[in-house]
Amino acid sequence: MEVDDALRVFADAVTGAVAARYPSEHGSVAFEAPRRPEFGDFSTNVALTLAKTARRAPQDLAIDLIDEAKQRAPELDGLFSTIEPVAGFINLRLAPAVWHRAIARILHEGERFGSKPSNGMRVSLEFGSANPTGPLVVVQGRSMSIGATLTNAMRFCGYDVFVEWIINDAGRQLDALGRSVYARYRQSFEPSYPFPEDGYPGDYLVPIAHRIRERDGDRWVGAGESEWLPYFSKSARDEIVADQQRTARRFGVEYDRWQSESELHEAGKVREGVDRLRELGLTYEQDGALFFRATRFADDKDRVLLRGDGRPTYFCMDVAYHYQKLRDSDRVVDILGPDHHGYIERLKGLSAALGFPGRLDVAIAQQVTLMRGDEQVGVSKRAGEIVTLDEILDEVGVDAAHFFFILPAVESPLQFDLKLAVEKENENPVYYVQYGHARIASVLRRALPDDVRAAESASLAPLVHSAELALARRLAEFPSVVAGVVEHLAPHRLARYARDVAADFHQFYTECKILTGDAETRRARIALSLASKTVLARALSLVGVSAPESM
RNA sequence: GCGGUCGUAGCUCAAUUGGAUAGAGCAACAGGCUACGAACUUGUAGGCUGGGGGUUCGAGUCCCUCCGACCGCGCCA
Repeated sequence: MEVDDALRVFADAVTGAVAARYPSEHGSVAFEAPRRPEFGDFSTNVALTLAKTARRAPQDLAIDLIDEAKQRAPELDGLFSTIEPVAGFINLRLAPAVWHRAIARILHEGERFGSKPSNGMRVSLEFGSANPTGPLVVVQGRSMSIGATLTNAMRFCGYDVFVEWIINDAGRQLDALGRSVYARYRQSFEPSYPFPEDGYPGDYLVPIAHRIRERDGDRWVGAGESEWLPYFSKSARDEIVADQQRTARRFGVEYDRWQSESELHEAGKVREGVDRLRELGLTYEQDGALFFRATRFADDKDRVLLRGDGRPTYFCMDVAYHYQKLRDSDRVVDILGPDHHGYIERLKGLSAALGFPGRLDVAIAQQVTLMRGDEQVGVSKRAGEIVTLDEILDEVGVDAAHFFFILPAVESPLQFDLKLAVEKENENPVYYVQYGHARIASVLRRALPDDVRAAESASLAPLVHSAELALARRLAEFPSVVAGVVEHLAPHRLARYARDVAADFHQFYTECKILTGDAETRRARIALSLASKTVLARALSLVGVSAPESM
């Protein structure tokens, strides 16, 4: 009997008991895993929620419900080692055999454990997106870790996920970029050539300018701005985007599409969005501009779509882009940077306006403060002190970066200590988890091959130690953890879960000798170790961290 | 000024979406290897969950109100 089945037997019995005694109530039985182990594996608060309308003390009600449920389903005694009423809660502890069954299932399903077949739901996910005016920085790193983990978790759960990066290459910032590169180009001939005030001062533009000089020599020196600007803008944009793509790939994050904003304009997509809002009667003209009635959807002011001269605004582009995504998907998720708080309601309002209320979720990847020990680094963008994501990856590696980015909840600000992330000796959480995996691998290498083979189908009855059962329970929890990650857009739970699995294994390892003399016990413990390795490796892979065989 | 996110142990963060005595890691202190990896583990100490009020069987979580941090508030992108 599986864990879920055992719980369902209990839930059905209680539901039946409630229906018999209080016909007007429907008594939904929800389970949760109590924080304190002495409260059992699962508990339910039916008696508490029912107490008021039933006019009974919760504790008395709980006692009655248990009695009645046991009469209705006598098999409960075999499935649960304890069912007890405590302070109105009903606390349940599953019989070891049920946990053994869960381990057997993990061994049988292997890497598929916890995954679900395709559910036909399409999800559009956008994250990481940056202006094509410079190298990726730490915030995009966090956004990419979050997005990639959500993508992995959703695909694991059977969703058809389409991942997009939007390149903000329309508008005047690209002109500023072109002028900046041109200035660098001219400075290679005459160092005193002035740099534009609104330019991008970073050194990273210098090599781009030099490559143009190598290609074209001085042919742009005497040219007018209208001649060189498009060329310099596009050259820089292309090189920077290629660079961003290289960084993303290095970070292990794959995109299905890099969507250029200017291409959306050229393809006429922007018009489609505006036309749709017009059809819906949600626009009006004023001062020659076209407005969207955003105030009808909880925004604090109406928003301009088309300027007086007919040029679309940035928001207009978002209308078009989201209209397309909302039509094509069952769920749309945007992960935006910390400077977009004010955008959440506007986009959700837009989603509702277009006829898809509730289909769009917007998550804000909160701010990252880079630290090196007690010292804050990379604070001043103006002084050219930016720390790029590539530099971070150079310093701490891909695994540590992913793990640190993913560890706090999405909406929680993060202090990222670069020094801590490379510590190999003590307090680094990345190594703690990876060490757990390496340790399992090491034990399995030392085990006799015959034992490992036999473990796959061995009897698990010898697993009765509390550390063994706690580990088994943790492993069995994996599918619901992944499901929760997807439902609540909470990728950090996966990283924390991996840490918990490692901790439970370490404790099991400390308290139970795996390669022990008794063959039955030895094989059962090897089986538990194999299951642990499978689940830990899978959890790590979903957050983009490697699971080393040795360290 | 308006709006958003946040405020939890000395530090970094959790808390299964309203559940039980608010939990981990690090730092501090005291233990554990003649056993499969001590990059591990056991224990102690550490809290008025920013302050105050409210809702109810029950609040870190929901409502109101102050305080504080960050971020938005353009016919920029």
